[in-house]
Amino acid sequence: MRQNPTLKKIAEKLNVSISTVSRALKDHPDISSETKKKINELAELIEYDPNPYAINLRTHSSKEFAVVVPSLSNFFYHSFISAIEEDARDYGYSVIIYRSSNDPKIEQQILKSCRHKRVSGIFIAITSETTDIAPFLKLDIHGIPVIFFDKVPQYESCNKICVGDEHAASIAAEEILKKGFRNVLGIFGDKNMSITQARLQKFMEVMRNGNPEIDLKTVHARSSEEAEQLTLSLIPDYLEKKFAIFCMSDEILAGTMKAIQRKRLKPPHDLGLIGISDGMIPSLFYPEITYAETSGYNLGKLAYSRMMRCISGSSFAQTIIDQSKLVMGGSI
Amino acid sequence: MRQNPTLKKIAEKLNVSISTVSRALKDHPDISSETKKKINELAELIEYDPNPYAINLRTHSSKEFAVVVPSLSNFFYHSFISAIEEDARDYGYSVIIYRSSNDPKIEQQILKSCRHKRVSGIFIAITSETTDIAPFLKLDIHGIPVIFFDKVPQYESCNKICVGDEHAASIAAEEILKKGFRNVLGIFGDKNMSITQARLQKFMEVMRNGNPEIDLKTVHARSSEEAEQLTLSLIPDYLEKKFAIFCMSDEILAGTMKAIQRKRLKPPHDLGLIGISDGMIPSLFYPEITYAETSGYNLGKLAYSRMMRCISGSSFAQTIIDQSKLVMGGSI
DNA sequence: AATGTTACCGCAAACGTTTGCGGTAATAAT
DNA sequence: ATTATTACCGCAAACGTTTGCGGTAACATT
Repeated sequence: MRQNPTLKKIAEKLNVSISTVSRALKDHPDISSETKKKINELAELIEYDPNPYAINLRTHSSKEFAVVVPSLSNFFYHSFISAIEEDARDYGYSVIIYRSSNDPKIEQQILKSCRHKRVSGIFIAITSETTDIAPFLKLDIHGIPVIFFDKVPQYESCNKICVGDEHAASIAAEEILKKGFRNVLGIFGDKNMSITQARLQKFMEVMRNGNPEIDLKTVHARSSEEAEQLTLSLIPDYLEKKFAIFCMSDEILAGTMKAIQRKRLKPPHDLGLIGISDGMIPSLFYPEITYAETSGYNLGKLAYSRMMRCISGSSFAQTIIDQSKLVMGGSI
Repeated sequence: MRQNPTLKKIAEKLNVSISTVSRALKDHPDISSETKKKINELAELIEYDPNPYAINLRTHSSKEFAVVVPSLSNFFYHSFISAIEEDARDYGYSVIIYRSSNDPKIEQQILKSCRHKRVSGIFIAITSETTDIAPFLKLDIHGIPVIFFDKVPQYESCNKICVGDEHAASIAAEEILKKGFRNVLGIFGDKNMSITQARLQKFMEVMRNGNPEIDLKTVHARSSEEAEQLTLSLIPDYLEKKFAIFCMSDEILAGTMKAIQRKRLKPPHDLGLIGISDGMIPSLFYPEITYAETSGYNLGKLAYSRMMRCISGSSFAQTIIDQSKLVMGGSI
């Protein structure tokens, strides 16, 4: 277990001062090109790498971003993180990923750790139980920008990047109308989630406006299993009127699909099916499920550029909405 | 953007020395309980939190583990990470997650970053193209233990924690035999992957020994789509003999299931289906798919205890295999 | 009264950087 | 020949901790 090379070691070997080595390594104009050459060569040779702890202690900049998500087993977050990482790499930042397990306590711990580590910025999808956003604002005071994404707080003046819930719900609804369904079941998530309210409200609005005579029923499920049960009990025995189901999320869709398979029904013939998704789950079935896309990747790109703006100082709180688009499967 | 509280600030306010504050905060016996009380109260009040960079600079210990995986959109890795995090939290370690995107270049960068940050240890599932393991051994020299899991190198003398590929393949094969299938299709992954070889070899061995007259066919697919195509073309038109399909992985299973849905076949009646999986994908279908479980969670627990052993110094390279168990769905 | 113990506490160096400032020698301008 | 300019380079402080060592006062022991 040998020691890591330091500026000091290089300085001693070359009979120059530590400051000279430090400056040479970052191409400071005060140092002659001759000296620079010597120093760089030796540094290369002994594989010198600056100690990030010392740098941070001195400069208070960590050059790393934190991404905090409730869960990792989620294609949406995964593609969000990919997008962030792509951009961060280009700017010389690294990104560390935290997982809150949807537990506000753990979330707080993570936040604390981010503060201690003086991360350069935080991207966070808050837990569904997060109510107190004071700690987040506090981070901003400490000079650490916070970008909320996907799951964002109600609070107005903070940076939020969200999927276009209303838009996604409306294009799904429009597709249902376009295909001429008269009997529609909408399955939504937990009533208390803001995402549910947004999607539900818009979905109903578009439906009602599009066709006042439609037979529309909406229900709420808090889990995949509940969605399965609801679907099972709410699919009419005789599908005389053209019947369609809208699933607000992947979780709901998974449950509903299980029920559909159980009843041995085949979209799009027996019934129409459409959801809102990032695309992973819909692609597992045949025919693939048609869905309004919520792209984690897009969101990531948007979030990153927002972050850069914050870091450069020229920022005011802003909410950005990513519009979604219809991805055609064969389920409706 | 106000400054963070430091030992110095506390010391000044209380007219004691920095060393006294430092010691008081860690309950050093040299400090009177009276002084300790004062200091702790003030520290609490102004929310003092030690600067991890300063600590690391001084002590060279980071109290954090790195977990490096090729991908995050993977239930298996997700549960592995959960297990590590659970244990790490108890021991006062935090864990940071890195994603190599299955790119050896990025993997190298991550390794480098881990070295710079002097992480306390690394858990890594290497990329499928990683050939040079010298950098890993070098980390060990630097005093950073490396535990390989899931995707591990061939090299003998390192710490490896793997799923029991042979065992999983054999219990799946036994289940097929037990249910009396005479016509079996085994779909495996890329021929070059060691995991494929292990599972294939054992699967065939058990099959042949169990029933020499069985009609067994094995194929290889490098993607989900390929698995779908293969399944489509290899399912007999007339399923007179009892027919079963074995899918080596989730990826394969996803493709195969699409083909099965496409052909409107229903397990377990039309054909038997069994896989090796962590359990996420199998639960999406009805009936749920029966599978030999490879538990990321178990692996994580094993890996962590191995890590602790390494850190305490009492370690020699060792390979640990986690045996799998059959999880009953209704597909066979 | 001199010495030994004990209980507290502070000094100062060290970890590896960065950076403002000042210094020296060589060269250019007066 | 003096002064200004330039090109290089080093000193030293600072970032926030930890920790060995030494010091002082109070008390207990001879």
